[in-house]
Amino acid sequence: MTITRIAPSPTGFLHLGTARTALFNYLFAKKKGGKMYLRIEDTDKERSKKVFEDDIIAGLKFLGIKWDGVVVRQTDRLLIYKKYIDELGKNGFTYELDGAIWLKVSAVKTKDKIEFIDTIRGKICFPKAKIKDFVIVTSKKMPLFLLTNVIDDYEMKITDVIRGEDHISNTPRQILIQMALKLPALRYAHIPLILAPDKSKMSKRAGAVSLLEYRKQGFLAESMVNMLGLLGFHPKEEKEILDLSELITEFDLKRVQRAGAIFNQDKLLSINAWYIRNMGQSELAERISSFDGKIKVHKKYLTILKDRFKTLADYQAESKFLHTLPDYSAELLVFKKSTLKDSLNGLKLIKENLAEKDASFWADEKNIREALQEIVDNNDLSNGDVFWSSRVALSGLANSPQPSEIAWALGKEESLTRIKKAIGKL
RNA sequence: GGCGCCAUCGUCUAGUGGUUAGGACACCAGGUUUUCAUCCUGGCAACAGGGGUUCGAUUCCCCUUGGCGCUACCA
Repeated sequence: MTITRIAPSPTGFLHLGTARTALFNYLFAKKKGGKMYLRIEDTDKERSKKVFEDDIIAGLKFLGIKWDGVVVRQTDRLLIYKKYIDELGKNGFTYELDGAIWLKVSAVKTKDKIEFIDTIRGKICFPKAKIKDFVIVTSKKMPLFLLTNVIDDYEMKITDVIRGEDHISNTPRQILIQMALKLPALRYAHIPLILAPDKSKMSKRAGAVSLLEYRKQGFLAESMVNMLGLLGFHPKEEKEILDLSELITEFDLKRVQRAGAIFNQDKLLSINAWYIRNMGQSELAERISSFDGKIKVHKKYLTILKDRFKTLADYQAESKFLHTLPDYSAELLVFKKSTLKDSLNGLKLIKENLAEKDASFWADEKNIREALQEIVDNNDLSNGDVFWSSRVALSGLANSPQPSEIAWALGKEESLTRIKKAIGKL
């Protein structure tokens, strides 16, 4: 059975690179009907923090990436490592220096070159002579990544190691450890790094790099999964919108890119906007409320506004004019091709016409739109005289949804109040 | 410096020993006869450079250049 793992160190918030590595491990394992484990590599006690571990777990849950079994923590497994460290020492592969235990590279019998097959990149080989002895246990008796990672991958029966390309250079040293311990070789796949716009490693850059930061900004889990899934990977077809299950069926390590990829914020925004536009009304309302509990979502407002959202956070700002009519100048009420007289005339006719309508009329936006159109047709007025002026009267804005939509969302009473106010201004 | 990885529009990418080098985002123009958003149509825009191999290279090989990673008692 295929078994993969995601092995983050809790020394920082879950960032995009780690999230994508987790996603690829998950996609690969699920595609093969296998398992993926979550292993917290917390041997660096100085830098490891519980908040980071919590953030990583929350981030994976947000994305819908489900690991199998319990969360494994390396600091709970120190006894296991000790057994292997002793074995290494007994067989003459290590020596002590300054209180630390070093692996003696020359003691491991190998060819001149250490090589392995990378599923994405093909054969990679390193001259053994260039590999220096390295520390596997610190002077504080804490085993280090190079060692614990290898032991756990063996103990947990990992079959495929899918990790960032920054680990390519670590691989020969890990293979040396495997050989010294007589452990079987693993399959590796090193995926390209996610880069900041200046091509530097993204993690240390300013701005939003933490995955949960994106959630905080109003991005949907499906957008993040979609975006991350298509960064460094592309399905056979030219399809760009894919959910988690589609990604699983499409996923193929052989189709993973080799070059680093810059994370494109604009594309994320556009994907997020797509998911919002194509989401059911009540679903979206729920998402917005759970995004920010303080926001009270009006379904009608959502109906007329959702096409303009890029993130969940946009509801707040976009719906503002519906809650409170903004201040606006009388000039704004007059369309550039219209006149004050015609605009005023239009507004008066609208007021009279709509004031007589009953609740069933107001229940359907189409009725309002048709009523406005009739006013244009029957009174020698232009669209601008009626639609523009009423739109401004209802929204107080230079840009907004159509007047019929706003009126429908606002309801009879508020709409008429706003129209009257506009008439008063002219 | 040493070792390693990488190189198609601005960005994410598809693709092939012979293609008008395709798509998406962004951008620009037009349309949907009120604005904005949505939607539709069109446009701009790429095979890093130099050698080979070949009838023919963006594609295969080498070199150069450039970018990135590792070179920690971090992971």
